[in-house]
Amino acid sequence: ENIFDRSRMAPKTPIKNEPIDLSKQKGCTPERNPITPVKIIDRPQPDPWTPTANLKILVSAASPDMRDREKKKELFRPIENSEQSDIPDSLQYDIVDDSTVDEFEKQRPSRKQKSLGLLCQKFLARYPNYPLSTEKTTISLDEVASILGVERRRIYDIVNVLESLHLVSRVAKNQYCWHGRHNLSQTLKMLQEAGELQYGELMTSQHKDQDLEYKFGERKKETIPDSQDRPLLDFSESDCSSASANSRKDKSLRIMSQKFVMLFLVSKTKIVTLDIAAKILIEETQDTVDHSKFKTKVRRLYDIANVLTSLDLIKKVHVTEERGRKPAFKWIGPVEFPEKTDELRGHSPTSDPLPGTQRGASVQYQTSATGKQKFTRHASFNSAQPCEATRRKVSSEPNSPHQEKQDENCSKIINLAAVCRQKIEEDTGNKACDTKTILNSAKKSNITLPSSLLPVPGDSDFCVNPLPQAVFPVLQADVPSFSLPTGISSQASHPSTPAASKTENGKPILVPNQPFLCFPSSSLFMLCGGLQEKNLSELLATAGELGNRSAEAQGAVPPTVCQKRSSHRCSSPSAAVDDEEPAAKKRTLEHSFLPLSLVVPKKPSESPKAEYSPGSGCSAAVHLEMDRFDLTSPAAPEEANKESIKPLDCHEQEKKSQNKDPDEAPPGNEHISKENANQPFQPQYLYVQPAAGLGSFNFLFPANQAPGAISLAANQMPSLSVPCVMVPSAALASFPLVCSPSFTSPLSPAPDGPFSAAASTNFSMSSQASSSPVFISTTAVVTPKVSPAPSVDAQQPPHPALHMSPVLTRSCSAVKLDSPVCVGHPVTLLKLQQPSSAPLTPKSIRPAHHETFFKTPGSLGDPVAWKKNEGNQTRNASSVQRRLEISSTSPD
DNA sequence: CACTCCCGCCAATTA
DNA sequence: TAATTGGCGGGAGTG
Repeated sequence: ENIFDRSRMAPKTPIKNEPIDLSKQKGCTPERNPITPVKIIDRPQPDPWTPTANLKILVSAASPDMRDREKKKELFRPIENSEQSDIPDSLQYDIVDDSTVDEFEKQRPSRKQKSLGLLCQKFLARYPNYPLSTEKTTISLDEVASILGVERRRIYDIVNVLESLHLVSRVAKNQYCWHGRHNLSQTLKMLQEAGELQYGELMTSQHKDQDLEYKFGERKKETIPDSQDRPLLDFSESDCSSASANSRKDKSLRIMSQKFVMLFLVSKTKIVTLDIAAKILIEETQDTVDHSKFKTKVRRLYDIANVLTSLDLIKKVHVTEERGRKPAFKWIGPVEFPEKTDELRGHSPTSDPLPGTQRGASVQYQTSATGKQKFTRHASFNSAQPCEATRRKVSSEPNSPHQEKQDENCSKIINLAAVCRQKIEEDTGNKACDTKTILNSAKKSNITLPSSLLPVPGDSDFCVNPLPQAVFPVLQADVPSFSLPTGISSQASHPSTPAASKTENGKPILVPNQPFLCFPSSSLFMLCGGLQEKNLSELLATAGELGNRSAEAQGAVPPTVCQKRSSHRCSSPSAAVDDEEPAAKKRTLEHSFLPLSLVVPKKPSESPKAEYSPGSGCSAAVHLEMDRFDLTSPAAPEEANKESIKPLDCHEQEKKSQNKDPDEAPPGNEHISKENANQPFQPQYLYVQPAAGLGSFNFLFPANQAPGAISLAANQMPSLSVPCVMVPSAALASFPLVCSPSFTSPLSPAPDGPFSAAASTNFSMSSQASSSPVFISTTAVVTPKVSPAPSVDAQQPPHPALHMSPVLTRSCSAVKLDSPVCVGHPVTLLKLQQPSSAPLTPKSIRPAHHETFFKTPGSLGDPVAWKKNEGNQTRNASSVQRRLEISSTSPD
C-alpha cells in the first residue's frame, strides 16, 4: 500500500503534488517510504475502514505530522477502496495492468470520486441518522479526515453545513458532536420561519421559482433591511460565529447554508436555482454584487448543495427558463415539519421523574454542552470583557438609542409573532418534543415548548454541565429561544418599571413596584431552597447592591431572597451542581452569558438600563432569542443583555457569593431560599408546573411563604400578595418540582408534575416562556401551598390565591408572547401583544401596569432575532457575544 | 464552452 | 506562536 500510495501521490498531482508532498513530508520523506511504524501498525489491519477505533488511536497517538501523512495516505486508501467498490475492478485493473502511474491517476482520482458529495455520504454513513439521545457521538476531525482519506479542509466543508442544520455541533477544537437528524425538523422549521420572516412575502407570492426567487431577493432586502447581513438564523450558526467575527462568520458556509435552506423552505416550488440563490445571498451579504463574488458564491453553493444532496434534502434539477437551462436544486426534504421531535420525546420525556429530569437534562446537556463549549469559545472572546463592563455600564446607562430600533423591532416582532403563532398553531405539536425534559412537563402541553426549545436542542450546545445542569441547560437553551419574545415584550412593556430584572440596576430581580423578579431565563433556578444559605445572604447582599444601583438597595433588602438566579444556563447546569463546580468554568460560561447582557449594553447601550430593567426578564429572553437569530436587531439584544445581566449578578451572588458578581452563575441552585433560609432549606417554593402558566415560567410559590425570602419582592412589590417565583418552565422542568414546602429534590422533573400538566396546557407557550427565565416573586405572603400547580394553570398562576400582581401577570404574559413565536401556543398572549406593540399582557392581566412596565420599546428585536433565538438557545451566550459584536460590527 | 467543484493557499481565529 | 478554521478563487474535470 505504501508504495502505491506514493506512486499515487506523486502521480496524482504531478508536479505540484510531488513537490508539495515532499516538502510536507520532509522529515518524513525518508520515512515516508518506510512508512512510519505507527502507520504500519495501523495498516496492518486489513480493513482500515472499519476500524475507526484504530485509526483514532493512531491518530491520537500520532503527532501532527504523522497525522498529516497518514491523512494523505489514508486519503488514498479510501479512494482506493471507494474506487474499487465504485469502479469495477476489472476496469481499473485492466487499465492498471499496464498502467503506469498515469493510469493510476486516471483511475483513482476521478474527480467524482473525490467529490464533496461522495465524501459527505461517507461521512454520514459513519453516523446514525437518529442516534440515541443518550449517547453522544463525538466526531474527531482528524480522525474522520484520516479515515475518509481527505484533508481536513474538506471535512470542514461538510461539518459546517451539517452544523448549520444542527446535525452536529462543535464541542471543542477538532471535535464535533453528532446529533443526527433528531432535531432536523425543528431546525428546518426554524429556518422556515426565519426564512418567512426574511423572505416571507416572497414565499407567498412566489410561484415561479426563479421569479419568485428574485422577488425574494428584492423583498428580502426590503424586509430585512436592517441588518441583515448576518445570518439570520443563526441558530446554530449563531453560535459563535456571529459573534466575534462577523465578518468572517457572516460569510460563513454555515450561514450560507442556512439561508440556502431557507430559500427552499420558503419557496413554493421548492426549487431554487443556483444563480438566484447566489444573488440572494450576495444581496444579503452585501450589496456589492461583483461578478467575482457571484462566482465565488456559486462555488460555495455547490459545496453546500453537495452536502445537502448527501443528506437527501435536495436534489439537482435543471430549470429551463427563457434563457435556457439553469442548474437548480429541488428540495426533497420535509416540507412540513411536524415535529420531528417525537423521537426525542419518546426518549426523554417523560417518564421518569428523575430520569426525566435528568434525561431531559442530559439530552439537553449534551447538546447544550456542546453549545456551551462553543459558546465559550466563541463567546469568550467578546463576552468576557464586555460583560462585566457592560453590565455595569448598563446599569448606569439607560439608554435609549436603540429604542427606535427596538420599536422597529417590535413591529417586526409582532409580525413575527403573528407568523409564529400561525406556525405554531400549525406546528405546534412538533417541536415540543425535543426538549425532552421540557417536554415532559410540556408534554401535555407539548407543543409549546418545542419550538423554542427544539431548536435549541440542536444546540444543545449548551449543555453541559453536569448536573444540575440538566435542569438548567434546558432552561438555558430553551429560554433563550423563547425568551426573546418575552424579553422583548417585557422590555417594551416595562421599561421603567421595576424591572428588577434588568440589569440595569442590578436589580434584576426586583422591581420597584412589582413584586417579581425576573431572571434571565437561562438561568433560573431556584428552587431549592436553601441550599446555601450563606450564599443567599450574600446574594442578597449582592442583590441589594444591584438593587441599589437601581436605586434601591434597600429594596434589596435582604429579603430578597429569591433571587434567583438565573444564571444562564450554562452555568446553570453546572450550577446546579454547585458552586463549586468549576467555578471558573462556570464563570466563564456565565460570563459568556453575561456578555450577552453586557452585550446589550454594549452595543446599544442603548437604552438600556433603566428602562429595560423592569422587563428584564423579558429582556433576557429576548436576548436569547436574539442570539438565536442573528438577525436580530441590536436593540433587542441589548435589552436582553441587560436583563440577563442582572440575573447574572444575582446568580453569582447566589452562587457564590463570590465577588464576582455578576457573572456567576449560579448554578442554580439557587437556593434561593437562603434567606428563607431561615428556614433552612427551603425550598419553600412550590413549584408550579411550568406548563402552567406562563409559558415558560414556572411559578414557585413559597410554601412557607417566606415572604421574606422573596423579600425583595416584597419590598419592592408589596403589591403582590403572593410570593412566588416564576421560573421558566424549561428550567423547572429540569428541576424537580417540589410541591412540598420543603423542597424537594430536584429530581422530579417538574414538568411531569401533575400540575404542570395542567398548567402546561394553558401555557403551551410556556416553552417559550421558559426561555425567559423570569422569576417572579411576590413578596406577599400568601402561600398557598398547594395547588399551586393546578391553580396555575393557565394563565395565571396561582393567582387566585395569590394574587399576582398584575405585573406579574403581565410579565408572564409578556413572556409568553415571546415565546409564542417560538412555540406556539401562546395564544392569548400573542394576541394581546400583537395588538399592542408590547405583547404583554395576557388576558387576565390588566394592561395598565403592564404597559407601563412593558411598554418599552427597545426591547424588541427583530423578528429575525427571534427566530434566531429560538434556534439557538444554546448559544445564547455566544450569540450574545455575537450579537454584541455584530451589533457593533454591523450596524444595521 | 459551460458547469462543477476540487484543491489548497493563506488569512482569520483559537489555543 | 502554533494550530485550527475557513474564505476564496484558480483552474481542472466533465459533459
